[in-house]
Amino acid sequence: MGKRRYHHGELRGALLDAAEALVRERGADGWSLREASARVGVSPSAAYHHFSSRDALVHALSECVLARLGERMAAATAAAGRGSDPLRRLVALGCGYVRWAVEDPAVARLAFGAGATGPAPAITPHPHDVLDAELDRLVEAGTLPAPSRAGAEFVVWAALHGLAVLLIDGLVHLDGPQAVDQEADRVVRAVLNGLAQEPPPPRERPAPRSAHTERRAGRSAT
Amino acid sequence: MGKRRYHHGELRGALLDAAEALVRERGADGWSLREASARVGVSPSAAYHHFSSRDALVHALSECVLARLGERMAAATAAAGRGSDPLRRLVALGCGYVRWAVEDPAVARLAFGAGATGPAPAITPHPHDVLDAELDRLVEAGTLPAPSRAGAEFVVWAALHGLAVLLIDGLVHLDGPQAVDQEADRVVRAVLNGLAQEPPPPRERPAPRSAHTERRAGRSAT
DNA sequence: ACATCGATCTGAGCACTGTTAAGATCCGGG
DNA sequence: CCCGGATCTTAACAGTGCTCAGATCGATGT
Repeated sequence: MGKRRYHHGELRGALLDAAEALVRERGADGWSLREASARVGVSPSAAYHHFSSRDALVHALSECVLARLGERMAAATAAAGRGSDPLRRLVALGCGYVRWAVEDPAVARLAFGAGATGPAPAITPHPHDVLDAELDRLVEAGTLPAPSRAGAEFVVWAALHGLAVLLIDGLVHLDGPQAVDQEADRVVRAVLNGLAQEPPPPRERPAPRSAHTERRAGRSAT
Repeated sequence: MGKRRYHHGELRGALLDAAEALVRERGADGWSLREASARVGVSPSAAYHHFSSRDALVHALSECVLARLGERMAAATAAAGRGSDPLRRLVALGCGYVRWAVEDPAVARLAFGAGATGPAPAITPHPHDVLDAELDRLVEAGTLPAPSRAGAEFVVWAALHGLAVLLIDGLVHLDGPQAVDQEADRVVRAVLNGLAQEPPPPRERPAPRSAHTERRAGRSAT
């Protein structure tokens, strides 16, 4: 306990850590700003010099945590081998996504749920980008026909995200990480096979826009 | 205002209605039990004679609302025509699912998020069952090979749920209901095509279990 | 060396929340 | 007619997010 100084010095980060620990212990909503402050050893109102509201804390935490998800996805694809079958790489990415969520359900729930409000934050590497790059490899390798590439990210993302959310919300149950991997594998392969055999779109699709890519738009034509 | 009696008589239902209205107005979490009670014209503690906690209210509301989702899915498939192409029916079901969510995002978020804790409630018709029945039709019609039928519900469900959640959480944006329909259409067709061209599983898959079907298990072998 | 300034943190306090306990009120059955 | 039990009320408790006036401190300029 020795050196408790008046000025904490690292309060912002310490609050984020404490909040994350509390989320892990008691669920995405089972904690209070006061509790996090107390755990850091600081008065409740001190937090308001670093976050404008509890919600701001939650959003900041969400950013950190989503960045880790992006790293995890990138690491999973990298571990699958650089030159190997790009489909295998995508499967690895999918397993990484879903397992990340299942291993820390409360944190994942907070991270996913906080995306709703406010401007899309700058997260690096952004999960969306990692997925995007991997899909580009797939069309490059000829596994995914170019006409089906547009918006394919959203189809794959939806399937993965759905599986993750169903699992962390307890709507579907799977025993053990390898069962999770197996299900993620099946989902990714099914979606990708289906996209590959899609008839070419009759006319231009109305493109979905992700909150992330929207942030850096501006010069692209409407 | 006339007949304000001491005993409300219909308080449980009235509270559910008030809560749903509040959710619609102010978001899934932007309301309090006290507020719902006040809106009904009743003291805060009166609610505790009908719901053991605020959480119980939320779960009960979630049940009502999920039952409406089930009805909507059933209605959508029915509207697609009884004898028509079962794939078209499934697409209609998927559009129903996703559009139900986007049309009332806050209510949908509450309904989906409340599934986590407690025993799976008895909902009729349960969305899971409606989807299940439709997939059976697909294998019956030969569109989906029988070996791929096992667990296919979870793959389709994941894709639909993921799209719905991405939309209601604002992570993906689509303009207008027909863009939503089109995306749901694409997702359903992709997943189903992919499942249809799946190689037969080398050995038995570890079956996922939904919280709903689990409720009525018991006599099936472990 | 020293005053001072701005950033950082404290303490008290407000309006509000979920929840409980003890009492008022009313409906239906003896 | 009266009374039991269901239904609702009032009062209160601890805990919440948040604000604001002041205390404390590290760094800066002279």
